[in-house]
Amino acid sequence: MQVGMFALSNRDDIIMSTALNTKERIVELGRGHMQRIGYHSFNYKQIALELNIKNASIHHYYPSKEDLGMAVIEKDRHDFLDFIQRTKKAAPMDKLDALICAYQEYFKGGQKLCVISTFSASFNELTERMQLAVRQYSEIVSSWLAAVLKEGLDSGDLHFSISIEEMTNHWMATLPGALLVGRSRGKEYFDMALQSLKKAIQSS
Amino acid sequence: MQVGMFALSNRDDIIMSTALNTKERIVELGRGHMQRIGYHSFNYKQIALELNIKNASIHHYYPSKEDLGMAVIEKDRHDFLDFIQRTKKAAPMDKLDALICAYQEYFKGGQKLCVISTFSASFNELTERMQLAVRQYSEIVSSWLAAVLKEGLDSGDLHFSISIEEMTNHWMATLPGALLVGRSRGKEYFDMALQSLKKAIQSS
DNA sequence: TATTACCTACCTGTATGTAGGTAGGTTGTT
DNA sequence: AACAACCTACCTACATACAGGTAGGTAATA
Repeated sequence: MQVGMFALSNRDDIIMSTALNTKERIVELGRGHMQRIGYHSFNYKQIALELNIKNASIHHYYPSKEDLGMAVIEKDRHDFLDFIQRTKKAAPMDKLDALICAYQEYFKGGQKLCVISTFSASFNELTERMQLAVRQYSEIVSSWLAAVLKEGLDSGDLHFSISIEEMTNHWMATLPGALLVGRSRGKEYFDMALQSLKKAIQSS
Repeated sequence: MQVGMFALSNRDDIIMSTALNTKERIVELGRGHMQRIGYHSFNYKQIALELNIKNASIHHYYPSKEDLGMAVIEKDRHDFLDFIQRTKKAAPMDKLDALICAYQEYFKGGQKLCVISTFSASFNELTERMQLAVRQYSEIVSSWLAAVLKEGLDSGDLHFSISIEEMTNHWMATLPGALLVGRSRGKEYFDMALQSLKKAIQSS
């Protein structure tokens, strides 16, 4: 069962009751914590307590924090690729709705940031290897977004006058921006930012 | 001389050569570091080295890290209020240009985030006192933005069809979002996001 | 003389990470 | 079937480092 960004459920209690093994649980819990408090602030102790194992045991699965960070990025990228597959046959608008829905789940589940913006927030402190992984994951998301926008524009499902590249970039900036704003200004403003994204592809 | 977000210069070498006293320098340097690497990752040692004083001496001015964090928020808010005063008589579009210019300086000066998003990124780890300060500062910025947008709409300098509140929120989310995206995707995409903000108030 | 602006030296907590061990299961060999 | 060799999934205990913070002192200045 998937539990992260583009997965079927975000509830931690569901994670714990399924057949996930320890290694998988560590990534899942780690991802959640990182999204809530940031990569740097996150620490092994929290996970160790939740899984009822010792701090050192986490090193058995992920020798260094960087390894765990990389695993989180890879897992999330993998989940996103799954998301692409699952929504393959949906209409463009439904795909974008599903994306927005994922972001709403983040906010509900403890004012999380998405994984990309979580690591972007700590970008200047990441190793080159991690920065590269974030960059590559970022490109996957934007490529998909651009393709969906083009599909919708061509089919007449979506309407906007600026270029596809510009609209892609607009979404790429506003989605994480909305999560950030939601933290300080509240859900109301988070929702409004997402609504304006939908409006931008339905008129003008 | 002001050196932060809405100040006249962002260059650290200028900070050091002016008549700023140690206490002021600590906030300035602290703000820069926090914007580059985040509040939690930031530490006293970096500043102590740069100012050629000992770690403990920083506690003389700011007894706790929270005090320094608060001072950074207050300083930035103060600089923003100054910015409002300085641009009071400018045309709406020029005010917004000046705001965008400030964000471009952030990006140039080490891929900084703005202070509000810096602390929003660590929001769930801040004390209530700090969260409140961020929230209040955030409201000042959005109120100003809304007023400028209204002014421009009424005078005919700006053109957009969505509500002022929506446009304000759009800017509030996209400005920090652009900085975040710029880190992983590069300056090109950062600039594009800012350009699209300007387009949004000139047409439609 | 009081205050400011530092300093040295140290304490405490905590985070990542390592060394080495063990219980129990699996696999391969005779 | 018996046994050796090895693996998995943890454990205890410790090493290291570095962070924030404190106590108490000193030298210069107002």
